[in-house]
Amino acid sequence: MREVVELFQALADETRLRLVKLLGVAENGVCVCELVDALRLPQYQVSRHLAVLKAKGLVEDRQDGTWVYYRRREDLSPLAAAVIAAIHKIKDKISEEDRRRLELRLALRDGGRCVIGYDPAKPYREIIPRRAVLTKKEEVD
Amino acid sequence: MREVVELFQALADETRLRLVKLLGVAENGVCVCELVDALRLPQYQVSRHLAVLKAKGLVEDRQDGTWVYYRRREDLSPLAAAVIAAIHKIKDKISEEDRRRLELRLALRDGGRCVIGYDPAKPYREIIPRRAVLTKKEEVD
DNA sequence: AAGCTATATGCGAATAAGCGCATATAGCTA
DNA sequence: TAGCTATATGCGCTTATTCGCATATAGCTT
Repeated sequence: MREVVELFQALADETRLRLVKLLGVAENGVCVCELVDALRLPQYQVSRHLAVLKAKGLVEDRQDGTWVYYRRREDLSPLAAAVIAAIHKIKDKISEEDRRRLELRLALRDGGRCVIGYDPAKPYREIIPRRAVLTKKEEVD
Repeated sequence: MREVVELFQALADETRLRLVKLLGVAENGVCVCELVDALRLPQYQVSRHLAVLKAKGLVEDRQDGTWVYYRRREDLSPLAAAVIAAIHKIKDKISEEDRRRLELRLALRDGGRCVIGYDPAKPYREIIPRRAVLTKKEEVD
């Protein structure tokens, strides 16, 4: 019963709902900085909410160097699986835009891996498809 | 999106989950005092949590004199309907006992209507099947 | 080793949620 | 009308949640 309460507590927050919906997009996991850009929220908020989802057993993380990829757990309880499936069915404007931004961001990956971070100065980064990576590299030169 | 958050907020509480599960038992509605005895919680708590469920659009109430019957709303959103259906599938000890007590209590109805209240002195009433009504009436004589 | 960057987290402030007690409200009954 | 009873609610207290800021941690790069 406590686990059920915790499931709904985990989902009773708009940011976490947006995260859950985004994590349904890429099966192999999404990097934290990619989520930051998709949600346009400060990094610490994204990290914190991901930690809550992880603590409640909804997501798991995988580390690759300094980058951390989060993805939905496969071994969810039947209840959690059913609820999350139902969540994915609902359409709303915010999620659509999150998803659009995430896809732009995922297109910037190199070899399937995240290669750019986030912009600590701004709350979010404007994603310029196909150029950001080049820009980033040119800056280094 | 806000409605989705509110749905999960409404369900992120053990007492309200127990209420939701109990309201799946009797389609025609359950009286507040019956719920008090089934949950063994003080009346004001049951009223308060029912008010939350009502405010979030999960239940509706119908008044019959001083008695108020709550039941699940039929016009739930697809998400809410799916989530509640999933909730009803899970089995746990507390809900089993709640349900058992509720059924004992419902058996004390007269003509399908609730005829006894709750015991304000104790947190809950011990339900003695088939006797409580008689006892109550004898007290009146 | 030093510096840079991606992520996580400690902490205080602000906000919200739940509880207990008492009491209000409203409909019944005598 | 007066009193009784079923339900709802105002209020203060306690506890939990969220946020923002700053900083810590850890892995990479040079």
